Amino acid sequence: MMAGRVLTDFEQVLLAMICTAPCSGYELKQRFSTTPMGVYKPSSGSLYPALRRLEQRGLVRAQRSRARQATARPTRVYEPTAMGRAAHLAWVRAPVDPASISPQLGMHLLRFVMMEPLLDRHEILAFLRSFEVAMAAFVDRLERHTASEQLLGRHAVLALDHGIAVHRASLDWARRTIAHLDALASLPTNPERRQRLTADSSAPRPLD
Amino acid sequence: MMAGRVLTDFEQVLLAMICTAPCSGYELKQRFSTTPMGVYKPSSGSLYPALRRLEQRGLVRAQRSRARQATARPTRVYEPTAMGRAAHLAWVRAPVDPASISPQLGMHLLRFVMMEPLLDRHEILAFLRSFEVAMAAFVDRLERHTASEQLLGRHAVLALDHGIAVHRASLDWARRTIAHLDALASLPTNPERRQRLTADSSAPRPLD
DNA sequence: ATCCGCATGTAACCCGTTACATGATTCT
DNA sequence: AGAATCATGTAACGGGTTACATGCGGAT
Repeated sequence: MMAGRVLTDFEQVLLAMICTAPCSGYELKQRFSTTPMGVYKPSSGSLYPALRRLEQRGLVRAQRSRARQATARPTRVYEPTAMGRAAHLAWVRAPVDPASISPQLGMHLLRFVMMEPLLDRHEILAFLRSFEVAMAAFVDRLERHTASEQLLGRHAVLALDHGIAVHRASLDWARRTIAHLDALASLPTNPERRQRLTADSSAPRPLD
Repeated sequence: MMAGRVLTDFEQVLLAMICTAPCSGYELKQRFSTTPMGVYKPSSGSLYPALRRLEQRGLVRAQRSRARQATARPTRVYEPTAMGRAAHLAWVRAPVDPASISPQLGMHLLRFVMMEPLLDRHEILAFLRSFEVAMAAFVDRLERHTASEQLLGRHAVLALDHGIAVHRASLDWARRTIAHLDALASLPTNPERRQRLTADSSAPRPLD
């Protein structure tokens, strides 16, 4: 088992969210809609089939339970299996593939968020360094491209400048963040002030 | 006519490239592969059907001609129809929809490149200003989100910082570019040093 | 003769979107 | 009864990916 094709980005994200906290399809939808970047709202037609695929692969398990609101039909609350957790951990642990740094930037950031409770300081720093290396190489390639005497129109050069500026900002972020996490670790262990996440069902908005 | 569904991003890009210079499917592939961002290489299975769709809609017209290398089967060289040029112009002219600024950033940059030979200074500046406004609003939303007391983990905050840094860089670029184009225009008309693009099929120039 | 490189095309498969359907319960 | 909200699901359709097929000429 687990021999099938690689998981989709979307499936991997769903698995990640389920690993963070067991939840139903409807809850997942709500979380997507309240996300800061909040641009992506999966449709029912993609969400529920994707959950079923994860279930069929044995990565998650569904338990029928009463709906939260006690006013709806029973929900299917998904939780990860051992295999699911393993797949999630492997996903989170993978270093940044240089070829994917730009097109998969969002996924890498999401992995960074998801790895917080799973990996230790050294692994997190290793991830950030692989991110830094890949991004530095990418920026370098872009800069080399402007330097090389290509026949580019004025706007093409400006667009290239945009790419350089944006990816440079990302690279700077990586370096700052590495330094930041290093600094945190070298501090005398001050009392853990990490805010706890409480079950928040205060203002769910209607979906679909 | 032209009453069908909206064109795909991919179809729109193909149309744009054909409007810039008539070419065959194979040439399009090569241009994609030599693009600086060069991350996206369309497969035959997506490219040729897309070209046929454009043809069926009457946006492009194909002419059979001998292959460049004189060693291959005849190529279908596509050129835009009047309707195709109109659709392309409308695509290029559209202001930036604020809702699309982040997810469609690449498309907006591509439009910026493509509009160079088609629009005058005022229209280009208007586009850049709509870009600036949309991006400023987006950055503002992200910053407001960090400010608002959300229950976010440390990594989530850092990832949000990444988004802010990257989109700020994009915003700065827009402002710099507006100033730059303004400066160019206010200069006493110095001899046009714009490099002429000669019909050169040996070294197809990359886009974006 | 065949194999390689140019150039277009096709078929199976998978996934996302859109739009609709269905259950279950409370409110008016 | 009907509307509204929560919650899951399904069907039609379109497009992308992968992998393979086809045509055509020149080189080994």
